[in-house]
Amino acid sequence: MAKRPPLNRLTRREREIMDAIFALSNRASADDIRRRLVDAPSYSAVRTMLTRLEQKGFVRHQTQGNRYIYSATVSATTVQRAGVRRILGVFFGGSTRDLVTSLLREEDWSDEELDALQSEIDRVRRQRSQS
Amino acid sequence: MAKRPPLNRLTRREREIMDAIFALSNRASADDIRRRLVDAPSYSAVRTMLTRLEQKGFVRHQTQGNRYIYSATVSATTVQRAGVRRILGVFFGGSTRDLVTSLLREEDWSDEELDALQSEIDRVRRQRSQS
DNA sequence: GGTAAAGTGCCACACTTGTAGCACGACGCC
DNA sequence: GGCGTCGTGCTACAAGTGTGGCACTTTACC
Repeated sequence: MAKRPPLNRLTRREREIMDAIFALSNRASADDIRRRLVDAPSYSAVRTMLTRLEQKGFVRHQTQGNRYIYSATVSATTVQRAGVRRILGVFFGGSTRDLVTSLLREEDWSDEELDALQSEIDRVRRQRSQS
Repeated sequence: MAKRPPLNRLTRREREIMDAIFALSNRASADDIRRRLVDAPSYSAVRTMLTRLEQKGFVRHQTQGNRYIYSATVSATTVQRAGVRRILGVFFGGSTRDLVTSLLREEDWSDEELDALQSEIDRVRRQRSQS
């Protein structure tokens, strides 16, 4: 497989476009993407970016009818993890626990959500004691 | 207050530098920062970036002895929130709960951490029932 | 007082980005 | 068949980025 530059090498716009693609379930036409961009540039501009992203290997396309449907070559999970990890490293000294705690404090949680979380914790506990 | 371009307008390097400053407790000399950068550029390059960041209003400096100590003008919390929010929006459809759940599943949690989390949940619950 | 080290200011420059414009092919339809 | 519309390919270009180099200050030390 061809060597691809690391994810964080992406430009602002490029990143925005990748984000859009992911948010669009990894299947998006140039126009879908354009519509999702804040301060959207011309259609033409978006296509250029997409071509560049494709050259760099971050995106591939397949034709559907007469148009291109783009999707990312990196899995959303990979990028997502990288993102979380960055925030974790920079702002929480790498401590997942601190991140979660901060999320608990700063966001509004409904009782149901708290319950769900609770049972998720239990689930993790159980699952571990088995292995 | 002068209008400042939004955070996501930062360049890769600029972002890396901001990250470094934050990770250095918001007090860093050019050389501190340089040392923290992966694939570190020349000292000179770092200074140029810092000057630009200062012009854009993202950092300020104060002299200490004969050198500049830089710090961010945006609070770490603000940037951190923006980051979390982005990941949240792109990958978790905005659901904090899904993010936390995924963190619970994918990371390794010690029993102590789980306990701590549990009591944090309880704390949130109590605090809410009071207000 | 000389000189080395550390730090800054300023400038130049190539490469990358962000954007637009124009020409061309395919499809639908009156 | 002629004509709009949608979508693509290609090209151009200004602005922004990332980087290095050189000259000048200040401080420390012999």
